[in-house]
Amino acid sequence: METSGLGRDSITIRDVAIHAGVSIATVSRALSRNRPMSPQLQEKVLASVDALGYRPNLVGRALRQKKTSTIGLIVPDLENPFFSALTQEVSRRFSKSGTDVLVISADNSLKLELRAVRAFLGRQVDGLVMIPCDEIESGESVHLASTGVSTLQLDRFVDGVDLSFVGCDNTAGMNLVIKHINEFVDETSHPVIIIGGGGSTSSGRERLQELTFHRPSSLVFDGNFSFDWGRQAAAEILSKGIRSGTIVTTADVIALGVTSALTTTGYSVPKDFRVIGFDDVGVAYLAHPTLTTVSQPLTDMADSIFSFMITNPQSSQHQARRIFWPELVVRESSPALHI
Amino acid sequence: METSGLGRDSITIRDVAIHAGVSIATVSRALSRNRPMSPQLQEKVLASVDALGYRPNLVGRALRQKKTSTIGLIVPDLENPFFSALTQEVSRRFSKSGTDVLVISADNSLKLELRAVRAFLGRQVDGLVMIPCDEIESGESVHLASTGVSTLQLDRFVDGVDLSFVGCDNTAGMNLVIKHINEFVDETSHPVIIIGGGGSTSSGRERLQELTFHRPSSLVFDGNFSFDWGRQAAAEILSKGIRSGTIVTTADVIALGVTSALTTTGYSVPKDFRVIGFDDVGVAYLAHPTLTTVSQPLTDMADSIFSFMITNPQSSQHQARRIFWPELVVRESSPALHI
DNA sequence: CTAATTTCGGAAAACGTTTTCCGAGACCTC
DNA sequence: GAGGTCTCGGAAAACGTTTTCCGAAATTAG
Repeated sequence: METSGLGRDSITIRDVAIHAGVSIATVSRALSRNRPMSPQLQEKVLASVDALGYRPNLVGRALRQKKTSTIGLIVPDLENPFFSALTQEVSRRFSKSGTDVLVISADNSLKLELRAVRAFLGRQVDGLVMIPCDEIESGESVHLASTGVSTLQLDRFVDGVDLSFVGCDNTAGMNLVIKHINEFVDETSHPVIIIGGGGSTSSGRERLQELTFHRPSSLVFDGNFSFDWGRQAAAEILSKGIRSGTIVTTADVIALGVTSALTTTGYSVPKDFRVIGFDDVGVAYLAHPTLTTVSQPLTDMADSIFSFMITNPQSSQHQARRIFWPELVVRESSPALHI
Repeated sequence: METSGLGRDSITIRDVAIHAGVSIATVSRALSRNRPMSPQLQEKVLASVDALGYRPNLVGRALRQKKTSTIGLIVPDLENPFFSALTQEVSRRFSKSGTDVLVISADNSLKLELRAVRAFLGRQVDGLVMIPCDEIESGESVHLASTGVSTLQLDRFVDGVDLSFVGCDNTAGMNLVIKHINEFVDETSHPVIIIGGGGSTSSGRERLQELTFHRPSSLVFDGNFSFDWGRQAAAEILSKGIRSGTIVTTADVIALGVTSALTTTGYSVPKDFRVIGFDDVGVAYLAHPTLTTVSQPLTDMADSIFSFMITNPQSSQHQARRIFWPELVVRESSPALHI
C-alpha cells in the first residue's frame, strides 16, 4: 500500500534489517544466498523485504563489488537497420545470462562517441562493445575504452589499435559479389558502377577496396552509409548520362536508396540497372525488387561476443579476432541470368 | 605512458590528492568547480589529474549525490524503424544537455521489459522513458517504474495507470487517412481492407478503432507491428479472392510488408491495391512505390520529453499528457485521384 | 565432561565520491 | 591594534551495499 506517488525509494537495506530485527549483514546474505543460513531466518528477512517493497540499490552494490553486471554497447547510428539488428541480437544474447546491455547511440559523431565511452567507463561497465564511427578518428575513443575495461570492436575496427574484434570477412563477401556479377557482366556492354560508403570505416574501406581491385576500370562514387547518399549517388549516375549497368554498393542502405531513386525516376531494376547491397538487413527482402546482398551471421557473431566477454578476464593478451564468413543472397535486383 | 594493457583504472581521487599534495576535498572541488579556489592550486590539481590520467568513478559520485545524470529509455523493439528513429531523436535531444540516455530493448517481451525497469531503477536513473509493450500487461512494469522514479510513457500508454504521456493523436491521424480515402473510395467498387497490428498497444488499438468506426463494413485483419505480419496479411487477402482495394494499415512496417508481398506476387500498388501506412518511417519514402502515411513530429516530441524531465521534480501531480498532431503525407501508394 | 570444531549472526571496514563542518589565516573597519 | 568578517584548505561523515573478521553458541570428538 503506497501512500502516494511520492514514494521515494528511500527504503534501504537498513530499513529491512530494522523491520526484521536483524543486522544488515544478515539481510544482505539472505538476499544474495552468499552464505547458507537457517531457513526460518531467511524466511523472516524475505518477508520484511516483501513487506517494505525493498529494491536493492545497484549503485551501492556496484561500488562495493567493483562490478556492475552490465556491458555497454556503442553504435554509430541506430537508424541504420543493420546496426539495430546487431544491437537487438547482442542484447538478446546477453539477456540470457544475468548481464544487462546498455546502448548508447553516437549519432555518427566522434564527439558523442567519445562521450559515450566516458559515460560507460565512468559507470564502471564490466565490458564494452563498440562499433567505431571512424577507422582513424575513433582511435582516441577506442584506446580510452581499452585502458579502462575489457573492450571489443564489432563490425568495424580502428587502424593501429591492438584490440579484439568480431566481424565478418568483407573481402570474402565482396569476392562472392564479384563472382556473381562475373556471370553476366562481361557478356553485356553494361558498365559496372561502384557506390562506396563509409570509406572512413574499416568495413566500408575493405569492401570498396576489394571491388576496385577486381574492377579497376569501374566508375566509383564514394559517400557514407545512408539512404540519402544512395539516392544522391543514383542522381549523379543519371546526370552522367548513364542509363544502364550493374551497380554494386557497400551497404544495403545505400543500395536501397539507389534503387528508390532509380525506380521513381522511371528506370527499372533489374532491367536497366542491377543493384547489389551488403549486410542483408530486414528490408532488403522487403524492397521491390528484393535486393541481392551479402548476409552476415548475426547470431553467431553475438554468441562470439558473449563468450569473449565472459571468458576474457581482462587478460589483454587474449587479443582474439573472430572473423565470420558471409554468404551471398541472390534476389530479384540482380538475377543471375540475362533478362 | 601506460605500462601495459592491464591498466586497471585504480587511480582514484585519493591518488590524485597524494600526487598533488592536497586533500581529496580539494581535488573534488577543483574538478567540480563547486566552490571558488585559488587559480594556482586548481592548476596544480588539474595537472596531477592529467598526469595520472584520472577519470572520476561515476558510481561513487552517484552514490553520494543520489543522482546519476542519466535517463533510461525502454523500447519494445529496436528493429522497428519508428522506434529506432524515436530513440535517436530522444538521445539527440538529451545529449545537448549533460544527461546521458541509456537504452534497453525489451525485445517485445514483457519479462524483459520488467527486467529493464528493474535494471534502470536499481541503477538509480534520474528519469525513465518507456514505450510499453502492452496496453494491459505492461501495467506492472510501468507501475513499478513510477514508484521509483519520474516516469514518462511514450507513444503508447498503459490503461488505468495515471502517468504522464507523450504521443500523437492517433484518432486525428486516422481521421486524416479516412478523409483521404473518402476522396476516391466511394467512387469505386473497391473494398476497404483494414490491417491492424499491435492491437494490444494503445496506439494500435486507437488507430484500429477509429478505422473500424468510420468504415464498419470493411474486412479487418489483426496482427502485430511487423513486416512479417504485413506480408502474411497480404497473403490472406489474396487467398480470399480479393484482387483490388484500398488497404489501410496501422503502421508503416505492416504497410511495407503488405506492399512487398503484393508486388512480388504480381499485383500493382497503387493500380490494384492502394496501401496506406502510419508513422512515416524513413523507408516509407524509399519504398517503391513510396508510401502514403501519417507523420509524427518526432523532434517536437523529443523536446517535450526533455522539458518534462528537467521540469518535473518528481512532483507527481504534474501528470501532463502532451498529445501532438500528426500530418498526412500522400505519396505514390495511394494517389488522390483515379488512375 | 572437557576440548576441539563447526555454525552462524553482528560489528565494522571497505568501495570512491561529495559536502558539511571546522579552523586557521588574511583582510577589513573603526 | 583589537575585533570582526571573509577566504579557503582539510578532516570526516555520509551515500547503500558486500564481505571480512570476530566471537558466541552449538555441535561433535575423545
